[in-house]
Amino acid sequence: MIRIGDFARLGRVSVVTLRHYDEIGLLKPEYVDRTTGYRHYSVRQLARLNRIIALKDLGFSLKQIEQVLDGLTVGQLAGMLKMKRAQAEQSLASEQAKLQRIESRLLQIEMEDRMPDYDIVLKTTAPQQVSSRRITVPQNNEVPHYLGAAYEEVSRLISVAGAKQDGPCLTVWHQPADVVENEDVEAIIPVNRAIVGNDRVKVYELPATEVAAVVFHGSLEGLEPAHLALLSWMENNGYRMTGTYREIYHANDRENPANTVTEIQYPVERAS
Amino acid sequence: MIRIGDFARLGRVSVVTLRHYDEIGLLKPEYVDRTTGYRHYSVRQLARLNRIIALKDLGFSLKQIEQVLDGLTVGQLAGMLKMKRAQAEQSLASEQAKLQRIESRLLQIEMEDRMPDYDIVLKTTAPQQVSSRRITVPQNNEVPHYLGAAYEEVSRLISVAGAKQDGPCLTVWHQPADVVENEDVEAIIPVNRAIVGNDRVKVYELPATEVAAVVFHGSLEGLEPAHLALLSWMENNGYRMTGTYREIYHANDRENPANTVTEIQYPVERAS
DNA sequence: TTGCTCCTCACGTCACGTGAGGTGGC
DNA sequence: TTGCTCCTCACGTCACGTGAGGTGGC
Repeated sequence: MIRIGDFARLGRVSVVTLRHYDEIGLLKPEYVDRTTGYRHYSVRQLARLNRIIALKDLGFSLKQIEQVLDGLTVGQLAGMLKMKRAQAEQSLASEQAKLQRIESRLLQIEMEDRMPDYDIVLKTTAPQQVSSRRITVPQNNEVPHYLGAAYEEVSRLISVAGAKQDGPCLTVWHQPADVVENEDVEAIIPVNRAIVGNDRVKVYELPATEVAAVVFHGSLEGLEPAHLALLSWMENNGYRMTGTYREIYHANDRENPANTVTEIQYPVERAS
Repeated sequence: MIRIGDFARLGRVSVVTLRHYDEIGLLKPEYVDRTTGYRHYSVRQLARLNRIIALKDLGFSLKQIEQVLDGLTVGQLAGMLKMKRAQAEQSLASEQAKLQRIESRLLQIEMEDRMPDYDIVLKTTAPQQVSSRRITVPQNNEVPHYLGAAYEEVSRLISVAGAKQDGPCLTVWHQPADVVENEDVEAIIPVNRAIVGNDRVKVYELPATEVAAVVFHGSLEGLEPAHLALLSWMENNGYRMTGTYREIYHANDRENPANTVTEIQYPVERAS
């Protein structure tokens, strides 16, 4: 029988840890003095302590370790280990992605030698009921005019149907950002319930998508650097575009363009 | 100005998270109604929220993010990123090691089809003042006899010097475990203070070492499987031995060998 | 007797999640 | 008026670490 300090030294853990394991019932001292409360361990308990440490090193929680020690079958243990393996593979991958993000950010800072202007975030969009009008615009400078008319048409259908707009307008661009002729664009307004469309205005559900997104402040003419930032972020972090990109007009202020807030979303997936 | 729920949806975070960021001062709503307590955000604040999310994805704590946002120079930010990179590399390596340990354990279970008998743990031994006698034993079966005499000699020196034993005896084997002739072994007793040795009994400090250790219950004749378990663990987990191995005799019970507890420690380092 | 060890609370960590109980806004 | 949203506590999470204040053992 040895005292807690010696047992702690033996197992290379802290005394506090041993008291904690006692409290949760994971490793009870073999004998506790009733009057002093002193905990006494037997050297033989080192085996159990080592088993606990070994399982902890595999990523098990103390609760799971208790289950394992309280007699699991071999099959059950193997099952748990396979779960742990999957988890470890997961977190390995996410650590790798994180490292890549850090390096990409460092690269960005070193190249520009200043704080990056854009913060790209990965997120999953919520699915949404929308109505939209898809058009082709002959020339790039006509986009505002054509898009404005399209939005008005969609808006009219929504109010005629007695529904309501449910969130900011967005545009889906059905071709890469560098195409400037015969652009295929879709003017989209979220609606609060399913309404009936027609052959010009469609109504459907925009599905949830994983996107890389960036927020831009200012007049829409200055969007290009934000696109470039997204593209280089994707390249540096090993993502590739999986569909058409969107612009979401969160706030619009013609008088003070600095108050205009636009979000660009590129649907992405990991490239490797 | 939008309400907390809408802002949360915009940034794809929870309302609770936004309240938390308000509480710690990381992201204050632009306006709070005095009477109702309602928080109101401006869409422009989405940029700050996105910056927070992006930095969190790089592994920064909320406190660190606050520092970054409260105007760090580019150089300071680059420094923090380099620290984060080092940390990410570290945890990447440890995740890889963990995955390997899990797979090694799975392999062990599948091969033996039962609970593993031995739990190998990695630890660092504490440095320790010791006195020892190193001898050569002609034949394997004479080991107990020779070792016993050596321990007695060391023990005598300690008591003559007025010092005390400070921990269990251990043996260092100066050659691989499969050598059985002319074995070079060292009988070691920890002492509580530095004493003067002689040409037969040396006194020195056993340094701290990283070891892979296993605990064995039962008579010393049955130690071999424990050695084999250590060796295969090292192979499966990518470690290699860096010196001589030790046996530590934590408890000895001739009458009831099941109460005998012995620990084997192999000094190791990662092989890759 | 003097250190050293041990004891039991109680609180902190980190970034929120989860109720409970109550109110505001369309 | 009815849902839905928002509010503020208060407590939980996970595996301990860190004191505070007091006692036991050689």
